Amino acid sequence: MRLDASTPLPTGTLSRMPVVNSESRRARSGNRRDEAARVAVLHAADDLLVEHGFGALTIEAIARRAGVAKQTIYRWWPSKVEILLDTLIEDSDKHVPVPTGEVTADGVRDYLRGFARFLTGDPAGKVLLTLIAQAQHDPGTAGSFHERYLGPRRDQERDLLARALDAGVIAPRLGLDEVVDALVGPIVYRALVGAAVPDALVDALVDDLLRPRPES
Amino acid sequence: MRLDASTPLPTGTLSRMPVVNSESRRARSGNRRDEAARVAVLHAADDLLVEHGFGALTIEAIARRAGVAKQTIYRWWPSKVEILLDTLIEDSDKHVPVPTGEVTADGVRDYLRGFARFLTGDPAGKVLLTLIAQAQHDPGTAGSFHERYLGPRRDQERDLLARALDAGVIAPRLGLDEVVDALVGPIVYRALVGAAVPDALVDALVDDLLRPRPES
Amino acid sequence: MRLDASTPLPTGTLSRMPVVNSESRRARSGNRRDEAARVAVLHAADDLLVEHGFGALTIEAIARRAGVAKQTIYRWWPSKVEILLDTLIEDSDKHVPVPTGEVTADGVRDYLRGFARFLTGDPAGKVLLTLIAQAQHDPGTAGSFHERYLGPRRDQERDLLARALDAGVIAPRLGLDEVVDALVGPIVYRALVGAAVPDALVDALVDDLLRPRPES
Amino acid sequence: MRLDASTPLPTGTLSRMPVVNSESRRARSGNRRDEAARVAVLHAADDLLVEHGFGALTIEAIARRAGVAKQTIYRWWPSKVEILLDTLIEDSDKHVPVPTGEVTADGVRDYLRGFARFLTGDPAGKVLLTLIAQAQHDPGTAGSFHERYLGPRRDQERDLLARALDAGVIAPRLGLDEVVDALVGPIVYRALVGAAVPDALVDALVDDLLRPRPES
DNA sequence: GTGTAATCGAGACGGTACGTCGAGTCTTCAG
DNA sequence: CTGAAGACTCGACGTACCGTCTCGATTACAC
Repeated sequence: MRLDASTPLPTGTLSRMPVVNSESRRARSGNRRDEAARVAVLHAADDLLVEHGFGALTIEAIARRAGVAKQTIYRWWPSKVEILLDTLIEDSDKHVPVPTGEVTADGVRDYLRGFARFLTGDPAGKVLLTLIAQAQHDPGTAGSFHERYLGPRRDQERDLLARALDAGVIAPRLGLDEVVDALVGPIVYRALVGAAVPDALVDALVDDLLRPRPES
Repeated sequence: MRLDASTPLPTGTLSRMPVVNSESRRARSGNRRDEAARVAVLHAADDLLVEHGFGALTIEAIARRAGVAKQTIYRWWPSKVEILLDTLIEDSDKHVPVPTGEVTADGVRDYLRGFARFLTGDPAGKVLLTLIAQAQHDPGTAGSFHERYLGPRRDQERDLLARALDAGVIAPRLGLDEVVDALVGPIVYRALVGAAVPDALVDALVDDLLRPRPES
Repeated sequence: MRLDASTPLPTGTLSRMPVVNSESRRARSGNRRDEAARVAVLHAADDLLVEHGFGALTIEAIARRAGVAKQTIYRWWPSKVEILLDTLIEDSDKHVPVPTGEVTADGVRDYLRGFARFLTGDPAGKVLLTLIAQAQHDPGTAGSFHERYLGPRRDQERDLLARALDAGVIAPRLGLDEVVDALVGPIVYRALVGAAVPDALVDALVDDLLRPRPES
Repeated sequence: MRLDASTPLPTGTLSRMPVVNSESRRARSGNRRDEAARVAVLHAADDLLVEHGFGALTIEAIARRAGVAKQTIYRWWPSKVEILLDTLIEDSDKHVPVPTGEVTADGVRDYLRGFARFLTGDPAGKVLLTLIAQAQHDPGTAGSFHERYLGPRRDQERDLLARALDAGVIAPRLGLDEVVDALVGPIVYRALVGAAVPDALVDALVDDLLRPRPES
């Protein structure tokens, strides 16, 4: 859930930085975007959400905690939701990457176990739940959440299952999209209602939905 | 989603009204709770949510729309979430009651189809999604939402499946709780991300998770 | 420059108070205007202007100092200028009332002396200078300043001179309006440029402009 | 009120320009002060003041309108008031110079008539009124306004009257300073309160205050 | 009957956060 | 060394709701 100042700028397109004087970090502000401010905002938002909940996640509180002016936030992010999206994208890619390349039955199962742990144990998982929630309240949030996170990730997950199917390591009786929902849905749902998602549950789902039947 | 003034008062304990003056609505205020005000508040909350989203659902807007003083709302409901809970409980019991008594395989399937339609098509379903969302933001909401809605309903659903199992009309390979999540989870999840939940999807889930295997 | 809580409400028309429980002052707020808040705002504005100048006279600072919410100020005053106008009107009527009734040559002279002292010595005089200044910057200010203060006062001054003329105690060679400007103008002008306005100067003006010529 | 690029630089000390490239205005910027930028700023300030009032006279608006960077303004002027002072000094010397040399009674009267017209009719007169106003709000403004404009001009006016007195063309009964205030004060005062200053009023003041009495 | 008590609409109050604007400082880059 | 560009911190703007309060009117029940 931590972001360091050396990660590239995820917001907007002007992502390249003039390498940022390796030492120093004393050349603050000027004509280019201040990377330190950007990271401070992401951290502050994260921390506030985890420590005090979404209700305490106001632009003013973020600015206060990040030691940054409100205007700096408004300049780069259209809403606090986009701040959370920025952190979520970095964190989920880092903590639960969708496996690429060769895939086994265990690979699928382990990914889902990891995803369940991310959702219920990792502070960054709380960001995902929060965004799902906020998407219910605000169509704008729903839009960019789908476009920037949910769509791409679902594509990767679908692709993972497609490769597993091709490799013959799974044998679902439902279509690919249905299988994605049948696996991810229960995990997310339990996380949303505050229930645990033990490995055994994930394993049972995987077993029931993906395992080739021994018959014939 | 409509509540009429003849429904009993779900909040507080003094629920019965003295028959409400047949001819009028001109004898305002007095010593007893004003049923018309109660209903007006529930309607106003509903309407605002459906028409303008959760962001527009403020106590002041509800009071304005209901033609009621803010204090009247604060007197009877601890938060706007409780208002939504009141409407949700009435509506979901009315629109998608969990079947009781004798249960068949089709009965289970039809209930889930109805629940999916409620979530994605009925305005009252939006209230449920909204409450799931708000429960992520606020522990208080989470508490009463579980206590007053989610817990009881899950118990009923679990009971439904237990009776179906006893009757031998379903043959799940997962435990009862897992089956509830495996069925309800995908439906809720798709509704949350704005996707449709066609009957075919519900049927496929039911078929894959509950149907006795023909093997041997 | 001090206003006590027993003065009537000058803003708006709803001026009558239910006598305000003589003792107590513990019945704060309700559904009538809070007199204590009104007075606190006037005092705070006054004090800030005198102590730190017009630049420090922000709505937020007034609210802070008065221990009042910003909204309370915006509810009752359209701008901070109107707050100053309220204090000015009360103070100038109290500190330099235009004499009424019988008038003598000395009466005119003393009024002008008092007015000069008010402008240059009294903190409330600074309010007047500030309003003249702000009227240059903002047409709205100019409007209400003329309507609520300058017009009425000029009428009174003109009337004073008219009565003096009728009584034969002055003999100006200019018209009444010209005389008002010729007397008041220099006083205000010197106050504006930060110069003193000694009695001798006032006397000289009065003598030169109003005294009957000894010549036959 | 217009300043052309050939006028000398009044601000700072490096006033001479390297003749300003005869053929162009295409060799922008370099290591000498850019005269075009200076003039553009003065014009922009003037125009904004006249067109939209003092409230619209912000550094950012001036920079925007002048097509100049904020820093360029901050580099050369300590405040926006000094920009106005620069334009005022040039304009008032050009539009209402205090007469020098031989002086007649008519010369004094005509000067005051011109001054009155400048204050009430000329856009540049608005700059003077604005500065008088702003001097009430800010001691810094008051300081440089007196030093750079008010003091010198009053000296010239006093000197004018002194020469007229020596020449025997006026016969005031008040001291020189009092006469200056008695003449200028009413004019400025009426301009400040938005009243007209007709020639007849000026003439009456001159007549009453300066004309030798026919007595005996 | 006549208090007494609880209701209701209305709306003022002290607060907090909103999203915007301008101030004045600083840094980069091009001439 | 200049000027244009523009990011930065800071603080005020005027608005919207929050949750609490006090009012005056209304109505039912207990005495």
